[in-house]
Amino acid sequence: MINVTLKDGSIKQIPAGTTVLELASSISQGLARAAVAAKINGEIKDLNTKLEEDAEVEILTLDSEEGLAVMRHSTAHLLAQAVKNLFPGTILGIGPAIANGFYYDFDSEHVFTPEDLEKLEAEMKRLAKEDYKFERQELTREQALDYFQQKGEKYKVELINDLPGEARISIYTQGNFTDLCAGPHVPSTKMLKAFKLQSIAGAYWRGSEKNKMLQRIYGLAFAKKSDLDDYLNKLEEAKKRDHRKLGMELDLFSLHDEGPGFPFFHPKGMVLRNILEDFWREEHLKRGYVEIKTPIILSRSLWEQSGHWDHYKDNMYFTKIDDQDFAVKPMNCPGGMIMYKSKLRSYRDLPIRCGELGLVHRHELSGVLHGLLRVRSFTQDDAHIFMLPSQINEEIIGVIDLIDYFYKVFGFEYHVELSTRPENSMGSDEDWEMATNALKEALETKGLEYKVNPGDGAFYGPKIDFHVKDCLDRTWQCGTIQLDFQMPEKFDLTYIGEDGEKHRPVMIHRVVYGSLERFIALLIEHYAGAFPVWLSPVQVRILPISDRHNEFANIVETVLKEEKVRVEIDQRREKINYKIREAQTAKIPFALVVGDKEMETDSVSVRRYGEQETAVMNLNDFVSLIKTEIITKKINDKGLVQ
RNA sequence: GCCGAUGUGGCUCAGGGGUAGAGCAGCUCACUCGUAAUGAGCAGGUCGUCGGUUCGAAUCCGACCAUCGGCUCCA
Repeated sequence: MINVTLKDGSIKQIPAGTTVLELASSISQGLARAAVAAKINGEIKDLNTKLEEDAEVEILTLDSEEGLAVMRHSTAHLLAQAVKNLFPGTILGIGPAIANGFYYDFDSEHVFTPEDLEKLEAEMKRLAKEDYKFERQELTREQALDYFQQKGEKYKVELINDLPGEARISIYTQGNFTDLCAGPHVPSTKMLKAFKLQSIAGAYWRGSEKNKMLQRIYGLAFAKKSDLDDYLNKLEEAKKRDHRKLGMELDLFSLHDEGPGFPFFHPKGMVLRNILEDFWREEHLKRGYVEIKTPIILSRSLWEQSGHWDHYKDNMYFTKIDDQDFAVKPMNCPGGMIMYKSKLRSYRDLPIRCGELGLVHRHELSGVLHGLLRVRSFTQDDAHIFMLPSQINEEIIGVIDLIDYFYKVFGFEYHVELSTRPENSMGSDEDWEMATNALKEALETKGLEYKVNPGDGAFYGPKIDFHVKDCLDRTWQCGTIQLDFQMPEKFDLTYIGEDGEKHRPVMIHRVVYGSLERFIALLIEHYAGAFPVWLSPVQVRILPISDRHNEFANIVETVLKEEKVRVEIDQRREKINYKIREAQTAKIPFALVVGDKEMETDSVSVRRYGEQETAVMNLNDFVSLIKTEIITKKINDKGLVQ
């Protein structure tokens, strides 16, 4: 007999050799039916795994993310089986579980079409009903190589060759289909019920553009049909808050063929932008920052000195002035270096926190452009902090706190990543290690959880990245803190120390919004276009009921304008219902209806965006209400759900 | 840049080898109206661009451009 510790802490005695499924049955039949896999001492295994010694066992069902992942992975195998049946000769890539579903990469002469997806889905449903068992088999390396070589599965052969020597090689078979796979899998295809093939995309084998591009089929898979439907609905809802759609509807910005990746900001978009800039200046001033502006075009020699010419050329735009080479800046730092060097600096001056709302241009590949989230010209809310080595920790923490403060004001949730030294970077390993450790230390001081992104740093230093989600849960890097020992060296930056000698300062590059464009896109999606009052391009729309109320409406407008409220009047000769509807679809936070009743009492009838009920209040009361919301930057949580 | 899809009036979309259609928006007129669409009329497109096939192309073919979904890359 062996002792099995269950999830709830209880210990069960069972005979050695009992399978996990039998264990589940002994607990309850319901659990046995719902079980998809099990976590044995932290490792996820098949249900028919035999328990030979004492262990901690957790039976996984589709109620857990881990159970879902197993099921999704099994669904990927089901797709591969369907593809093999319908398109014989297809060579298999890989097919993992991902958030909400799975994908599988295929190499096929046949180009998959959306119609094929329907056929494949039907075939998958047919196969699922066949109740094929997922059977695991372990092979030696030679057997595995033989098997897949014979079948012409060259990618699988490559994978096997790359497996470490001691790895156990396993294959899984369901019906007529066998795949190389570490597992685990659900017991049978009949557990695969709620899935849908979603899209076809190209994807490089092993994620390298040097390799062949395979055809990737994406699918969704959930525990039950209603979960799948819920998710599909969520996708539909998400489309409604897409910043590209809302940006046009709300007249914030536009994109045109004449300038791919170069957004046009409309008057209302500019209001939003300017508020973000005002807020930024205010908060930075409080924290001891100064602001500069450096040129957009600078000479080739500067970019050679900074290393951009060697490390960033592919992303830069060039021009000639009087036969000399110049480049349009892709980053603000070299300009900041020149500013620093424009006079002698003392240790007493440090840290210098030097901000710049700098417009940068980067040549991004055409296929990556995406609304305001990925553009070719954008404004970074940059700053370069020049400091003594002893100030590093404190300054990094200062920036972390600043970013956290900003994101909280907007109600953004974020996650943090630490990106380390990339290939093709400058500087010594010691410098990189020092810089990376400094960033880590600051993160740990703050107790922030972070994910490490190996090789994802800038060419001059490691960085802490702050990521925010868009409407489809794709994350976008916004804030970043980069520690740089290289630029000060390259530009021979110095300060005069206490000892009267020259010393090398250390530098931080950092942004809070990241880019105004990206941040605005994320704000639009976050609020679904219904901005909190302080950000709203139009805060109030006055709706006179008929012509005879226009005069009073004008008075209300004047009063609000005096208080710097952004207000407009809808004086068209339309019915009040119509005007209200339009104010709502324009997502204006306050619609003020004024008619006879209001005129007599110097009041306004206040209707908030997204609410049905109205409140008649004295004009002065409304002024103080809206002003409070503006000053406190109140977030209207109604805007977050639609 | 790579793979696939898409491109018809300001927007959403129908149509499809014989020189273009709807709804919304816009404009005009009437209605002066109490919390999500008043009615009538008018106007608006060389069907992404350039080539080719054809008696004839918006429709078929090709190239290019842009957009969308991915991949790679990034704020």
